[in-house]
Amino acid sequence: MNLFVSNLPFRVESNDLAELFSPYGEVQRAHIVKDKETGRSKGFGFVEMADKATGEAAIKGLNGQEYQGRNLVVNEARPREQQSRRPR
DNA sequence: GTTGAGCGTT
Repeated sequence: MNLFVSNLPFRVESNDLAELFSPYGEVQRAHIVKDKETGRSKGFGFVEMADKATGEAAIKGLNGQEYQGRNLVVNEARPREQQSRRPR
């Protein structure tokens, strides 16, 4: 399950997200979006959980919770335009 | 030595 994490402190990294979401479920991928010019953290990222249950658990567990002095915002990420095509 | 609404690349 793709999770959109926002309102993150600029000091947070992808591994920090993994550490945060790990206890709530298996973190398949943690990715922080950084500036392409300076390389600084944009303050938001994405966390891919193993299942929908773990994703919801992480949302309920981390969304609205304070981390590094900032309130975390965790929601389901929107599907990208060029994501793998899924059969119907 | 900076800042603060948002949806991303292997």
